[in-house]
Amino acid sequence: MESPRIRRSSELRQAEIVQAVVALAAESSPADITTARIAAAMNLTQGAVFRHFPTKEAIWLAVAEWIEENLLAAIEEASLSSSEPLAQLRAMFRAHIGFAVAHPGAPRLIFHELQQPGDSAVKRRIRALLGSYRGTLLQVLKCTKERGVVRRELNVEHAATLFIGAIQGFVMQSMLAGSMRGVEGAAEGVFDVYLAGVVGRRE
Amino acid sequence: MESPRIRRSSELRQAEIVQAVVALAAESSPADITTARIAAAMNLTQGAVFRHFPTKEAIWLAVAEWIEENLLAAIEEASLSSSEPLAQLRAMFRAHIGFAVAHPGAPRLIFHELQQPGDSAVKRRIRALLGSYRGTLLQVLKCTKERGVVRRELNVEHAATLFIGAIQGFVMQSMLAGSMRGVEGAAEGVFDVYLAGVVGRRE
DNA sequence: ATACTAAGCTAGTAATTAATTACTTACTGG
DNA sequence: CCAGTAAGTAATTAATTACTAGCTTAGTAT
Repeated sequence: MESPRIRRSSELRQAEIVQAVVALAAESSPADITTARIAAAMNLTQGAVFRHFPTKEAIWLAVAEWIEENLLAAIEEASLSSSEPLAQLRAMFRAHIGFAVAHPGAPRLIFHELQQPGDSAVKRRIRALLGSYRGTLLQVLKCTKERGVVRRELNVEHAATLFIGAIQGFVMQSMLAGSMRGVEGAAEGVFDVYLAGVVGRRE
Repeated sequence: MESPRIRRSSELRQAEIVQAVVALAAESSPADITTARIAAAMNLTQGAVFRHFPTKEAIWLAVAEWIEENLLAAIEEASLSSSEPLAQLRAMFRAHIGFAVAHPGAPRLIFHELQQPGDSAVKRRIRALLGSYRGTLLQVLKCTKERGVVRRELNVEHAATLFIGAIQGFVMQSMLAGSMRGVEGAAEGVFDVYLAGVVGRRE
């Protein structure tokens, strides 16, 4: 009945720890993810966690990097899926919602870190991630204006804020409902309302 | 130099505690608002806090009730400010942003509670508050459809989600910027983008 | 005045948490 | 084969936390 006490390389364990944190965040507040809970989720003792990360802060940083890499990659890929900017926007929206559904802990971790006061390394990383995200978004939005597929007077900054807010709204809904179930379906409908505001004319 | 050690009624202290929590949440994560910090903010000892609330949970509940009363009252008032539903919508948006600017801790507290797993009394209260909010919103949105001031095919549920998301987006922005400064200005612009999506035609 | 009550203080408690220590054990290269 | 290293354990530590007990004191009604 005893687990055979597997030994793994630090590199592997680091990745496992990051995954464990993301998984734990899906079901509980990041604030009460303790090193003991992380260890338990990996079938390890609490002390062993510190063989692979010097501090808990270092764990959060690694998690932030993981989110950055994976979310931005998904968004980037989506933005390249078409040459038509409105299709790009929809693909990015879908990709982001998809990521949040696959990893419900991710948006919580981001929010939790931003809430922290001061200027930790983790917070700076999150800020960079969101800045990069917004940059991509603005690029696509500007492209829609240049091509004249949206109304001329559209403020792309505000349009970007509303885009991100729309996704934030889903995260909120899912926390209300207790799960991400059904969210993906509604996403298309909400995006349609958003798009109507951006395009600004009836077809 | 010593403070004259004021004595106040429990009723007053309860209100003070709630205000202290809301104020503290404006600058730090609700997760690390301790009873000691609350007491310090009131010029009281930590133990004295428990003369006025039996548990910390009771404090959170009182805070939730305070938010419920004040936010809903502001929204309600805004929704009655006009007979024109689109003007009502804008007033509600303004009122909500105004509330968030005046009490930046409030949205954090709501989010923090929703993140908690399980079904505490506080969480149920927050859910009720958001349900009521959404109810008012849907009522106004339906009214716009009946009067034909928005496009016929608009899905009011999705429009409500996007409305709430737009505000969520601002909370996010303000946490990124570190303050609510400048948010109120951008709010009008974002609402315009939103409104274009709801109305669905150029005037 | 005196006695009662409500609010405050000091000084604890038990539980929890990140981090450390001393020791053990599984791999791995020469 | 065996010596060194990397990964694991178990137990402990210092700090923090919600909460409590026992005593003090301000305000008030009789």
